Amino acid sequence: MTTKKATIKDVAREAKVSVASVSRALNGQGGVTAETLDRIRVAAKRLHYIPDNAARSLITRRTHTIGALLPDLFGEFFSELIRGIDLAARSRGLHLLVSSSHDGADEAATALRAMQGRVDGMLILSPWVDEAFLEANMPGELPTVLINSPVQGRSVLNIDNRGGAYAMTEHLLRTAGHKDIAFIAGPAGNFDAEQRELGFREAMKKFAPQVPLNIVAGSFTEESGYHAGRELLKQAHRPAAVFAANDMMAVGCLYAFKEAGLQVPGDMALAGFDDIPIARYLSPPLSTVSVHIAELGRNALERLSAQMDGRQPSDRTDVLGCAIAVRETCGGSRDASSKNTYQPARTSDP
Amino acid sequence: MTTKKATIKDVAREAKVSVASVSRALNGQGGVTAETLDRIRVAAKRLHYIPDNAARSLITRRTHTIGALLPDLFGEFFSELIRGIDLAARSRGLHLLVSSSHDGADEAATALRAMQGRVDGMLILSPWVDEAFLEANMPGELPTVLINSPVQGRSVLNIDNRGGAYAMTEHLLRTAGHKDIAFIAGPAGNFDAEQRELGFREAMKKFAPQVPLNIVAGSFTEESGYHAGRELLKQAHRPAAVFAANDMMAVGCLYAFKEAGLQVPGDMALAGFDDIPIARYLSPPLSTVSVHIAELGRNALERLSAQMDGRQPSDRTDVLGCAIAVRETCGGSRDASSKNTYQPARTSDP
DNA sequence: AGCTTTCATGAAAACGTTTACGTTGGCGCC
DNA sequence: GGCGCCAACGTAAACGTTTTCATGAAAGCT
Repeated sequence: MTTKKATIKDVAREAKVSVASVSRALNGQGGVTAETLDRIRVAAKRLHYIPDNAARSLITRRTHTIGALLPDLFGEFFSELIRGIDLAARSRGLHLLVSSSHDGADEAATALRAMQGRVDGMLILSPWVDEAFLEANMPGELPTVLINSPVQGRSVLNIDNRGGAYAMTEHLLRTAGHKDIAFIAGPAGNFDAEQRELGFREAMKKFAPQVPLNIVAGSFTEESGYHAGRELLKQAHRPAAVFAANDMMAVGCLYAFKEAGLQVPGDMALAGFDDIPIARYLSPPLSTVSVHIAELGRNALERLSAQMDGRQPSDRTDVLGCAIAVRETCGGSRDASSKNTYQPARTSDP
Repeated sequence: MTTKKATIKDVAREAKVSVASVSRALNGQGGVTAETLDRIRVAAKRLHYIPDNAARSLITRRTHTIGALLPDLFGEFFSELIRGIDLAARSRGLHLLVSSSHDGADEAATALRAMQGRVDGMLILSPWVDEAFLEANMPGELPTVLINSPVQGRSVLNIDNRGGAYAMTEHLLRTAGHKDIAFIAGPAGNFDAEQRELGFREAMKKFAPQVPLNIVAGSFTEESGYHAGRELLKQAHRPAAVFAANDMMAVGCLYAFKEAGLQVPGDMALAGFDDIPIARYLSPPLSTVSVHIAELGRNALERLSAQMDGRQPSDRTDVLGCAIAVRETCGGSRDASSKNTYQPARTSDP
């Protein structure tokens, strides 16, 4: 076995050609006889030659790697997103450098900085990233795609939170036939939360303008959902349905209702947002708004790739649609329009 | 803004020193006056200097990056694992290059190959990786840690599948007081599945030697669990409890029991393995064996790091303990032992 | 004062590639 | 036979660092 790693020089010597020819041959740029190409290939194989990426990147100014900056995400969302990104990246011969689980702007900034020079492009999904942050922590103009961000004038890919919330609210009102609907909001300042609330408000204004808005605070946690649920139960005039800004709050809310002896959806309907895998296993199964996360990841990477090749401007905003998954908690008739296309969870143990 | 990236030469010129001094100063190796160090720092900041990693790696032979090779994992497992790895990596100043979602030995091999030269070490969790695979696809002796692998003679970190299954079986028999327990096995050839079955068999032999073994086939999917459940219901002598080799099968099994109008755990007790997040939200909440996945990731990275620094041999096998999470489906008395505490790893040197 | 030792600094050689630019030599064409 | 052309190949200069070694100056010791 070779103790030292073989370099291009070794291959050249072995094949009795110059290093330039080896480079040309192995990169398939032509300019070499079929015969010498063969000799070089054989030599390379014999020496177990693997080109040094550092040296190559140094001269080429390309790393063939893209970076992903992600916050501390909930399980399924994270893995699906990475899955989508990774698959798309691999099909383009790109590598994926991930830095996740950031909890705060400082951590995100350090992570972003540390990636400089290691990647050809960045995928950023982070609640702490805004224009100022980008300006401060991204000197060169590295191609970048922001996921789910309110930032303007950059390449951004968003989930249609507003549209999804609107659709679910409409469904609760018109299809399921509930008169008044309460909304459990997400944390203030959170982009998703705001967009979802906006969608709810718009749908209410449109389809139930006479009903006073009933919005209680929440923070996207199961516990806050539980408390919101109890609060709603104390109201003089109980709503007929509750729409939580995310599934975890819906879960907490469901507990509160069960605890109070209410039937769901008989006494009170319920809906969430996200379609986390737990949703379909609750009893009764939770109606929710479903986002195609892997698709989001794939899409984001493709945008980035296009931008890197100059095939796309770096200031476009796109929105990725989501579908409502009608299960049991929202009550009403489970008609054929139920777009519940969720597939059974893939299983895999290590 | 500088349109071109600033190099170390620019900084040297700006600070009126040599490149060598800049390198020394910025890497904190001493050998520079406090005064010149300051001048260099100022110059570097003004020029927005960021050292080129490619150049640095080229001369240093270090990338400060570790690679993670993962199969197409189930949501929570994947994200928790990455989380543990990433956190530990970051605290050590290491980057994380991930390649996931492989579906087959070929894909894994290509991915592994592509990482050569980009990383200082590898973390591998893959059902297709065995000694031969490693031999064929990992030329140089890159520090490597295998997660949950039957491979011997390398650095391996395993989950204590056998011990966990043993403990759960013992709990079902002795604490919950069930007489005969059926087991739903995982797919043949799967390392985890085999170890779990082994644990079950050992515990049965030890604590219920007179009871004939009742093992039905499954494939780790929810559907296979459902079918196994129905099969068990058809048996002339129904078992008092069912232990599924993973949670997804337990979920399917639970459906089958509910469908047949059985009370769980009243008419039939049930337990799973993995403690996926869904488990606690089922009704009734599923008793299961809990693995500390993030811990596994952290541990694996620390091992790798130790190996890279030569602080640890590259042929040790460790086992990471798991705890049983007693919830409601397993019946019996919910005693004080239902806490979910982490048990320190047992180590064993082959 | 004369000696050695320490210490900050600079010059230059690596590291392993790619690639612009020469240098061959064979070939066709007048 | 001289001319130019083209394809195959080699030479050498990049790329941006780190690191070894040499240099000189200051400081410590007798």
